[in-house]
Amino acid sequence: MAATMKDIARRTGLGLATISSYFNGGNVREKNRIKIEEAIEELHYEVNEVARGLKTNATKTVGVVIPELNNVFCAEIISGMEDILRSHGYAAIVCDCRTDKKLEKEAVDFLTRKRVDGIINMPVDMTGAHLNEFQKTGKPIVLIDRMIQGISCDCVLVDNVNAAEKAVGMLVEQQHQKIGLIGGPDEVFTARQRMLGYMKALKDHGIAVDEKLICHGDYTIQGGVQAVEELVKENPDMTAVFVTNYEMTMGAVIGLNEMGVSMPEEISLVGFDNLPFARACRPALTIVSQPTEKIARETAQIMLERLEGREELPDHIVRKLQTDIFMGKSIRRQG
Amino acid sequence: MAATMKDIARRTGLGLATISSYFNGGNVREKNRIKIEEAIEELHYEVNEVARGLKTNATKTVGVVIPELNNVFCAEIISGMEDILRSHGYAAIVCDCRTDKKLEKEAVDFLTRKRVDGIINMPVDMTGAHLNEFQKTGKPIVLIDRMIQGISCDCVLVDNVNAAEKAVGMLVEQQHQKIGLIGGPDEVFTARQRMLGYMKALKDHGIAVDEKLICHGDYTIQGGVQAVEELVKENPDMTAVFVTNYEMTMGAVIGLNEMGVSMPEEISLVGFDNLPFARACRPALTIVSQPTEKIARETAQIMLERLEGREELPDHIVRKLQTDIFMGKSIRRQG
DNA sequence: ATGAAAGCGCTAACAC
DNA sequence: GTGTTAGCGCTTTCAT
Repeated sequence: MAATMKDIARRTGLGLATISSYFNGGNVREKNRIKIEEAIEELHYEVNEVARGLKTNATKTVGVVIPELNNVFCAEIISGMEDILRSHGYAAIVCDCRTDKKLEKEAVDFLTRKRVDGIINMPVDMTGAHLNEFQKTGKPIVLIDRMIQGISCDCVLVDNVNAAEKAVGMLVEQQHQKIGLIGGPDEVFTARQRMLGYMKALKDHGIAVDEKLICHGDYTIQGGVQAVEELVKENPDMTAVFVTNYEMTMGAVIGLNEMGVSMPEEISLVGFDNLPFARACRPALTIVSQPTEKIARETAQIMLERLEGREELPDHIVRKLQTDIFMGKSIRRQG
Repeated sequence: MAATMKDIARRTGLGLATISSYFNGGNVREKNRIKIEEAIEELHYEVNEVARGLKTNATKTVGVVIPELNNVFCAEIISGMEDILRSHGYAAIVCDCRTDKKLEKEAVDFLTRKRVDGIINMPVDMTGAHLNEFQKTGKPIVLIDRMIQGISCDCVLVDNVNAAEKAVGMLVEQQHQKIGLIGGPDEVFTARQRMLGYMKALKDHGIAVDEKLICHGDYTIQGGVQAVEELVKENPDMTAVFVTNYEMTMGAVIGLNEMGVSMPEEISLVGFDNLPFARACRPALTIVSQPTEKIARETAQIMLERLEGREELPDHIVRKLQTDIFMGKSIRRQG
């Protein structure tokens, strides 16, 4: 068995309180400090965070619930957050819910039992029932990327309407008129926002929205492959496509490749996320680039402030970040 | 505050032991079972795993220490493992140590304090000092992908020598002689194995190993870009390259793209990992494909067996998995 | 089948 | 500054 504070007390002849005080930054006489440190060394003592957590009612652990770890956007954000959280002494329990509403609820309940101090969640859809019970504990929730109806809590978003608007705007400027959209699932917040931006850009330039040019993918690679094949087949006059997440962008590129449709000669393309991938494509892809690092940082910081911070925080913080465009060579000037 | 078992005891008029027994699959009189379940419902009771963990000396939590979450190979494996572990009631605390030996040690100590029941680790290098203290607890360690000197524990590996041999063999069969290698850091186990396979393939075909054709990258995208630029510049007679991980493969493709070197006309390429990326490239890449899903499954299963299983397990289990080759069009027949 | 009580390792009053 | 002690929420003997 591992050594306990009792062992240290016995070995040093000191009381438990002194040892505890040593670990919690209290004042301990120089002499005793040395004795304690010797004992720690010899016994290989490590604080038992479980016991501490039971007593203090704080586990120094936050739960992270995401739709798909195996998704570069998510992975980058988690990687960034975990770094910051751990450097503040917090562990991150990651739960990948496979874009499954039921698994998402189970994950939150699981984390509730584990008594995490807070939950960071990129929700599967726009409903928030899975968080209701946890919210009753009064512990903080920070949402990433997607707002939720009926849950009021902190939230770090990306300005997706604007992102899509800029992307489609660029295509229009190059004289494209028949622009396909490979959108995401209708129940996903970001998907709706990006679609909104697409429509707005068209309308602002006096181009009619054509339902036949809109395809709802499922944010997966295979979904992107299918979507682009469908769009190309159904719309011989289509000259450009806007793809609204990374996995589908990759899928669209695969689809064009395998159909032998040349880019940008036959189809121009604007994709989403993952700069290295865009650079690796031939020709390099023009893409919307999301500030994953910043999202990670903001999210972790808000969580830490709720956990450790002064109370003078607003009821719920909403942060909205802007995207960038990386200019590749996947857009051809039309006409 | 959340409800406790005491609250349920009070509400049902039963003793603590009965409630506990209910939760642990003991026999409880039908009548009482119903009363308990009603109370749970009304009080929104959820077991406090922290308290349980303190008592049972088992947190139902495993630590996962990896060099880089932001690396598709790692992300896929974690995603698969986490799924299995959670379905068995285990949480996964993920620690990304940024390929930093010091951070890796800190992560393990951190997890020790958190009293995780076991650690899964993809080690940064071939030394294992960071695990020594944890191993003294007698709790299980499962290593992924990389063996370690001086630590004897379970281990799930990929046959990297064979993988590299097959890859280079294919190039030789297409009459390539001047084959560059973009290898990994010398202190990384897999990197050495893949280099070994490269050399073995050359030797077996009577081709001399040329130091100038070997480049040690750092397993990052940018490293791949630099490596390929260097190789191409230094070796005008080089006709093919073998790249030994996904990030560098992407980097090599970017490098060739940006230098305007055509593939496979000027340079043939065999890459590593990530089938979708290989398909998205133009032309599609021929790559070595690792069985990430299987690695995840094997690792999680070994860990679970150590945690829950019968004692009749061998001292340390070593599993070695084979790779596949995905045939793209990035190899040109030479001569 | 159920209840009473001890104790897991720690923190935080409180007393000195 | 340091020691004593109660108790966080649970499991687990040991009686009954």
